[in-house]
Amino acid sequence: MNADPTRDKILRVAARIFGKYGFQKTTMDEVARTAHKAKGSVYYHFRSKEDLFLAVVSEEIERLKEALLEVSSKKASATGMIRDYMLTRMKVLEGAVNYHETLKADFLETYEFLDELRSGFDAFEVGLFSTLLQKGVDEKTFEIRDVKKTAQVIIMAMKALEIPFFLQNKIAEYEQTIVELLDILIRGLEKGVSR
Amino acid sequence: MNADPTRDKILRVAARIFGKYGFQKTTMDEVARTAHKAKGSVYYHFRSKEDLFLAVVSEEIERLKEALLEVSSKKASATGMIRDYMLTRMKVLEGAVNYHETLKADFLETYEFLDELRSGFDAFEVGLFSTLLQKGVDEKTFEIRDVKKTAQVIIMAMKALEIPFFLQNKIAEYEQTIVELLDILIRGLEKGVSR
DNA sequence: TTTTGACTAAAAAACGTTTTTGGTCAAATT
DNA sequence: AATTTGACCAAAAACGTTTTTTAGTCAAAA
Repeated sequence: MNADPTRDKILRVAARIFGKYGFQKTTMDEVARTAHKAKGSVYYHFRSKEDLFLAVVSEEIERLKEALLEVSSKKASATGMIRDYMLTRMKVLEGAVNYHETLKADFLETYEFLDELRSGFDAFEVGLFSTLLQKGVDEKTFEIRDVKKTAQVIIMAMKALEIPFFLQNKIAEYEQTIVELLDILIRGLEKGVSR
Repeated sequence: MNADPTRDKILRVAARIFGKYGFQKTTMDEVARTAHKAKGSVYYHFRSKEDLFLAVVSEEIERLKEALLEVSSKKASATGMIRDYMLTRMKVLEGAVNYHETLKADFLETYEFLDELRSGFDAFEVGLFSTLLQKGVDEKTFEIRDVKKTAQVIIMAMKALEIPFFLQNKIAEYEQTIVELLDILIRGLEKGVSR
């Protein structure tokens, strides 16, 4: 179904160059040249530079989705799965250099052509994370009034933490923080008699 | 001790202009002109543009410190005080427009002349927040292994949340999130039998 | 001790010119 | 028919130069 060597080559080359120079500083000429294709070919497969970048980021997000789905399909306690979910999220995101670019873009200028992609991924994540939380509720380890809302809050917080994490390259500094924060959050979700 | 009308006027005017245009786009000429002083006067009281900006931000941070100290001096339960602390933090920070500028600066370029101020405030906050957490431990409502570490983690998370909050003007969106997140965090700190 | 404003060197803005870039298309190739 | 090519174009970015603005100084005045 999806085996176009030219298209694939362009996509791979574009991912590398976009990842290195960012959206703005990458030129379609360089992509074409590096892929050993004529520029017209690039435009035959992708309508515009934005479209090409979108395809590149889509692939990265697809990879992230797959990794998260895999974590979620494993048989483990809800607590362990949530911890695993966040660590996987962090690790895969670290390698998703073009996704970082969208973060940065969202920050400095706004590339609205990415909005749809971003909000789609957001919805996916809230949905998936909700099932993890619900699992905890079903297992009677968590006590959560509004599962979806809670998922939204935690995902939003994680997204906020991504910013210093990846954009300012404070990875080492923040990794530890996120792990510790996660411990407190998980305890906060757990059932207890204290309240 | 501190009642120099010229200096005060310059500082007030500078705070307004820096707040409106940011550090880079503010000119010392405009500050002097708006304060109805000669430029030499500005330089008599402040050694440089950086020094003037530092003084402006210092004042804002001082105000924030005072507000947080006041919250911490009230007699209330640790849980209530922490909630109050964060809400106060958010409200005062919202009005500290020049502090936002340092956030932005830290992000886009680095104004290292602000580093000392920032890290000083960080240390202050971790210290103060630690006493609130310790209060909870003493009251036997919290169960915390390493109080200082926990304070550092939570403060760092709050600082990360500031970024989308103030820099991208997503205030309405994030306010609710922070309040809900805080609820989970507080529950996570509370003593319970579940674990 | 404090304030002033003319002064300077350096940085930034403005401007016109050249080069590069995103995107097109008719012709060639598969 | 589907794909690939590279010359081509208008618009944008980069470049180099001139002009203006800016941070900071200092001798004189208050």
